Amino acid sequence: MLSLLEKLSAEVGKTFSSLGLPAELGSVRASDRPDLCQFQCNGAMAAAKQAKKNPREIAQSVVEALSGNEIFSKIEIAGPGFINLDVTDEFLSAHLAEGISFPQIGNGETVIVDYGGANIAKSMHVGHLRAAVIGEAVKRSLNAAGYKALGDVHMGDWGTHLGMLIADYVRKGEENLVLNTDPDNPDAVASLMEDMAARYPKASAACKEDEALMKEAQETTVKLQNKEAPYYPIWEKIFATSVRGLKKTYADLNVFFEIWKGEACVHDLIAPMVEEMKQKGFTEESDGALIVPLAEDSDKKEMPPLILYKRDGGVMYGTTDLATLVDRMTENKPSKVIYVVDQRQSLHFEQVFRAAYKTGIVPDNVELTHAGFGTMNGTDGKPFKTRAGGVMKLEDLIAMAVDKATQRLIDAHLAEDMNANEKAEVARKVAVAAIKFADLQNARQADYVFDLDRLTSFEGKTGPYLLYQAVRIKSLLRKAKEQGIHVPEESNIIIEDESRELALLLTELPEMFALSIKTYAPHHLCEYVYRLASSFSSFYGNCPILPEKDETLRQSRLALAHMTLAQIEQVLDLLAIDIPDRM
RNA sequence: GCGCCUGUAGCUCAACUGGAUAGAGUAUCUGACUACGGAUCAGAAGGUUGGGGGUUCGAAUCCUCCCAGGCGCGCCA
Repeated sequence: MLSLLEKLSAEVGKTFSSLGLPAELGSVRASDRPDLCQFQCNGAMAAAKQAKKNPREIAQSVVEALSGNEIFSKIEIAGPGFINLDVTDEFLSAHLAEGISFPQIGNGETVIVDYGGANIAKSMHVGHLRAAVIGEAVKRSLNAAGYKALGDVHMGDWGTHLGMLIADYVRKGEENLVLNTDPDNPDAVASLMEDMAARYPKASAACKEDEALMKEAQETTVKLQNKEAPYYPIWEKIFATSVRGLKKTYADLNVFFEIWKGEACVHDLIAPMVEEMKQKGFTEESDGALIVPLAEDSDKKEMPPLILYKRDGGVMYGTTDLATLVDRMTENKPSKVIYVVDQRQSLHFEQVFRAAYKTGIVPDNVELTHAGFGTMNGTDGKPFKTRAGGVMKLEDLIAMAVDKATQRLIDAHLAEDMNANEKAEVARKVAVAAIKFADLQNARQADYVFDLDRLTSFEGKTGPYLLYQAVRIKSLLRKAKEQGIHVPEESNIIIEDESRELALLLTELPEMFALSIKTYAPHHLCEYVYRLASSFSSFYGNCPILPEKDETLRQSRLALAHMTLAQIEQVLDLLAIDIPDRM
């Protein structure tokens, strides 16, 4: 099914071809000047540049050839050679009646989206928010586009930080705190998570001050990695418990992973992988470490090698990342792997990708992408810290927003007939929508300022605004049903002056979706769904729906409302934002 | 030192990858008909896109030089 812009581009493209010009130049886009026209084609100017002709002359011949085409109600030339177009209301209406759907870009290929990075035994903080919400949206979008996308949490579960923590338990004789925890008991999980979250920073600080403790932690790490008792059994319990804890926090944000693997589970793949790389001659010894040189003559900048084994025989996270790719290529056979990870890791991923291609771990036709995101800064422009100097826990942030949403429900007398469960659920949905939308609407690559007030704001361009518009349409449709008014799913929508803008906007979904897929940038979806909700709200404000006496018009307006709701629901589902029935 | 990123309205952010008069939200000011939910709607004001030079019909966007900030550069992850 073609989108509206594809249909128009095909039409104008044909005309370009008939004049001996490249059809691609007939590409039509939504107008930048809605006051002048609905759509524009800029190809005449590009054609003029190529052919060294006058752009207005080319535009003139295109316009002449196009005139008489009955889908356009206006065709004119403006400025240096813009071709401005309006479509007829009949054409727009017929197009809407076909239904609007997501373009199918994929063909069932497996794609892995790596967007977790949470560490076990540590509580999640606001720094994990961006990866989680962007990654989930990217994954859901890829699925909607026809790929089989799998989210991988890729936990940090095998490093020195666990050595420090486990050594601390053992030294204090408190390992039973861990060993006696039942991972199936949520209270026990919460209590151990809390203990570890408090214990780790102290243990880590102690190691930094005391060399003997650090040495002990490093030895513990080695013993752990050799799966020795009691270290490994303690680790297993920490792992099982942490997974429950992390799943809960991620679930609070509507984030779900298909693959719950970490660094530990590829540990056994490392030795054979390195052995093979050695035999194929990809490795070198350097200062006692085993490395893969990655520099190439064409490099403009310095490209450090990837270290497989450190001088002391330990592995680095580059090694683990390569082993993870080995695992993925054998287990999942993806056609793409997308890493939604902090932009600061870009050099690291460049190294890993080079090493993976060079050594043949990943064949050239598999695409490896680092979809990096910007750093989260405080309002002072520096990397975000709370007043206490630490980083705010994700759970605390959510709790604050939920409190505020609950208060709002009470203040506005909206919750009076809700039971406690419903009230809590609505408040949670509002809070999560606020946090996620505030984060997601920022361009992926740019740094952004962590502003608590903005993340928990419910008015203006926010998640709750979108929920509100959706809820209001739901309420409208409920009322219609109560009054015995039939709501047609796909009826003829009559284009009116008050609804034309909304109708045109509804046709843009495929392009906005494709753009957000192509660039792994969900903020385009945010922008679109906000414009849509806002346009509906404006329509709703100056055009009565249920009170309308003319039945045909009422049906048409209801159908438009229904279609708008459907799109808001679809897009918010991609962004993993839930809509309540009431709020 | 080398490399990457950022600089847009008081504040927080967009701008469909080179298009026309750079758009939103917020804060400020003004207004909204007992019509369907005021977490709303309509309007006003707010800009030399950090600065200079260049490329061209056309630049926030591309090139170049400055200025300011952030980040990364072999044994942490």
